[in-house]
Parts: sequence; C-alpha cells; structure tokens
Amino acid sequence: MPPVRRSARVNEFAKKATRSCKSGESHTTTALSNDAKIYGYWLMKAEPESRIVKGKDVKFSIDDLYEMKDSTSCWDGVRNYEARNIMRDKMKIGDKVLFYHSNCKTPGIAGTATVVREAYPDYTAFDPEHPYYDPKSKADVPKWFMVDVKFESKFSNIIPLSALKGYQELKDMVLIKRGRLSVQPVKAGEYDFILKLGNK
DNA sequence: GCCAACGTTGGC
DNA sequence: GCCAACGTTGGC
Repeated sequence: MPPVRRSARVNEFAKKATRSCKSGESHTTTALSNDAKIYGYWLMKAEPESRIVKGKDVKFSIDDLYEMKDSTSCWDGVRNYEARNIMRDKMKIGDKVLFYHSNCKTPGIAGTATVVREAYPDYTAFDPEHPYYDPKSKADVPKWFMVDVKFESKFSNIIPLSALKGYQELKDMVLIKRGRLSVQPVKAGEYDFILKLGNK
C-alpha cells in the first residue's frame, strides 16, 4: 500500500464518515515539549497521476487539494510507521507543508499547504471497500492517523526533484537522502530556500 | 530478536 | 515497465 494520501473523489464519502466518527480527538499528545518545536516544516507526498487501487483512483495533486471544499483535505492513506508518527506526534496546526508530487512524469514540489487539524484516526483503514483498508486497524484501537491540510500556494512552476538535487543548500534534505519516506521533516532554511525557488 | 523472504516505493 | 532501495513480515 502506498504511504500517500488517496484521491479527492474517494475523500468525499470519507468526509461523510468522519462526521459520525466519534474518535476524532481520542489520542493524546504527551511528552513532546522537548522536541515539538524543532520542526514546523514538513514535506508530504501525493500521487498526482491516476492510479487505480481496488477500483478507485488514488490520484491527488496540488490542484485537487485546491478544489476541495475550503481547499482542505484529510491526508489519509499513510501506511508507514515513521510517517504516521510524524503526523500523530509532531504536526501542529499552523505548520507549513511542502506538497510533493511523486510517482509521476515530473516528480517535484508543486506548492505549499498548512496544517489545519492535528492528528486523528485515519478511518479509511476501517472500510473494507476502501483502497487503504487495513484490517489490523480497528476503530477502538486505531493504527493509522492523519492530519488535515489546507492549500496555501501553487508554485508557478513545479520544482523538479532533479533540480532540487542540484542545490548545495538542499543536499541534506530528507527527500534526497531517504527517498521513500512519504511524510518527512524539512529544515526552516530548506523551506525558505524552496519557497524562493517556487516563487521565481 | 534475528534476518531471509517478500512486498512496495518511486525515480528513471 | 524495470528494478534498486528499503520497509515489513513471520519463521525460527
């Protein structure tokens, strides 16, 4: 299962589900005072090109985010522990997110978003019909979590991964050193540098 | 708790 | 569509 969020279309019925999902704030954030402030910047990957999983299209691009109601979406479908832990334990309202397009013709950073809701259970894991169903995650003991993000900006031109790799300033980016992590920390300096590239 | 086998990610 | 890198699973 890809550790990226799934489609906007599937998201519509998922949203209905969330209203009846009582477990929204059930997890507690604890013992984070030492490192919670280290990162306020993240990078999250989504697949902007169509890919069918269990009969449903899991594509989700920066444009798809923009087109959501309030330009806001849950970031479901992450099925990797490290990425989950970041969402569950670290991401806070107001944090900045680089929106990355992966597994596509031109992989790269497409724009920015902000965190508008902190971690709550990824209920898509509970639905056997859903592309990201996980029978090991139960509503009373959720295994997977997600946050909500809101569109902030679309770069005039996507910054391709190939270009990012060329900058000395970005040589230590998690994106470059650890290609497969789908939710990852970004340093403030990296974020600022990328914003300037994106707005050129 | 090691680690081989397996499955997925994601650039190319 | 290939396949290297790497995360997860499960036998022992």
